[in-house]
Amino acid sequence: MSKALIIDDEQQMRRLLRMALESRGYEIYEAADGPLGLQEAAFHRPDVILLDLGLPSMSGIEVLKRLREWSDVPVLILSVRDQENVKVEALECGADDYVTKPFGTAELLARLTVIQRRRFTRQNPEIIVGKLRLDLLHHEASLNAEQVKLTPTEFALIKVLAEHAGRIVTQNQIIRQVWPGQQTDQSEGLRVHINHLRKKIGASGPQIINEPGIGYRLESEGES
Amino acid sequence: MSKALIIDDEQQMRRLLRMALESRGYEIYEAADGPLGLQEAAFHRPDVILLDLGLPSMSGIEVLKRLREWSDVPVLILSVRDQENVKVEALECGADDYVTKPFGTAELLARLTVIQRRRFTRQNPEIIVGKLRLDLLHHEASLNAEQVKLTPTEFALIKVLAEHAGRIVTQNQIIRQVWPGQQTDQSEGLRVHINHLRKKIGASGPQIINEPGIGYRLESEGES
DNA sequence: AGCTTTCTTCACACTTTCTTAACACCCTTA
DNA sequence: TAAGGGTGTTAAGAAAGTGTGAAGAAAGCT
Repeated sequence: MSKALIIDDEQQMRRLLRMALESRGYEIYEAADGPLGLQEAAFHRPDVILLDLGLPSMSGIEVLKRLREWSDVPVLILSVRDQENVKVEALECGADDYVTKPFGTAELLARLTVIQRRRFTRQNPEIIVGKLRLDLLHHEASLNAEQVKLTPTEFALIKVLAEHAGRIVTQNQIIRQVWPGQQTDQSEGLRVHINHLRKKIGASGPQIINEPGIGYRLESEGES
Repeated sequence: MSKALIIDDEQQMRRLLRMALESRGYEIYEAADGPLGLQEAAFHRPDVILLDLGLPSMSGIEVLKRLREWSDVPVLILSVRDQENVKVEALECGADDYVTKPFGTAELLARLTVIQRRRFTRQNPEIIVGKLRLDLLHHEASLNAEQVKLTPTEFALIKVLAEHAGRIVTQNQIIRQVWPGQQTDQSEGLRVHINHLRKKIGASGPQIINEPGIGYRLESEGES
């Protein structure tokens, strides 16, 4: 049985969520604010967290950041706002998905299933982008079935790019994932590691393309 | 059935509006001055408000400011010609659009539809305007499913316009959002970036329409 | 400790983007 | 017709961002 933690200050919303989730067999924990939510998360180790962005005392984003310092539990954001910026920020901070209030129960449950499965399939230990293959289990990379030796940082970096192959990943997203918990400006070093990766991958593998002022994109199979 | 509140001191104008809107199935409420208008708005909770700027006793701007302290209801401004400054002020105080007296019924109804159109809840942080699609998470723009390369400033600019698609955004609003924390006059550069965007979006996407003296409007789907 | 590997920092050349300026082109008004 | 405000367009210098090599610092290994 999956355990779900609901962090929302509105009791009405918590009750609604509880009923919807219990009918699916979830075991429910509740918290009415951010600090309590973190405490509950640490204690009960839920399999999924539903987090409201509009919390008192501590913003939902802040809760998410703190949580991500020690946990990879799937997080579904509950947002009332139509403000895209907040949603983007939440996703960049490691949220898995979000629903906008008001939402339908069916949709909510569907999204929960998706993000939990995504976490599960992430245990699938490899990512393949064209001729490049990343073995996440052994931290090994290979190009045309030939092994390429990558340092830990380089591997973390190419992993972020490969997970979003074909799409732009912003510098902030990269830095947050490769250097978690750092607040010093790491964009200097990022350039260097990109440089190293390009040399090691060379022309035969997927190219790392820079999008000036935004971030980088790993060319996926079939692009020119 | 949508409820509309008309705030105008001329009885003739109220009657004209009432007839035009009732033929579209609106339920109409009327108020002859500002204080009455606010009272009616609070009581009936209309879905849209038509507000005349030239009111006795309390200026339309004042009514709008008071209203915005507690309500996000869409407001369409009714103004006479040559009140450019007042129009700009109204838009920056939270009005959604305006029509200039005398106006055609068709135009009035079209604008009402636009400002009332509720942005359906999106589950991806993206904005879609006709054939143009903005992916806010990845900072990617696409036109007819084909990617368009935009610079950071261009992306920020089209984002502001797209968030208010079909409505007018004043130059000040644009500049404040695209160049936050700037106090130098950026309106020179704005024209240049608008120009670049028009070239990149071309004729196949939504047009960026200039409203002289006011600002810009991104043509939304269905407009000519 | 000594050695190797890896990471970070710095400097500088290079590319892309932004800003500024100049001028042409409306449209409106006198 | 001319004048003026606001806008569209283009080009060039300024600013910001990026690629690259190397050297010192930090971390890991024997």
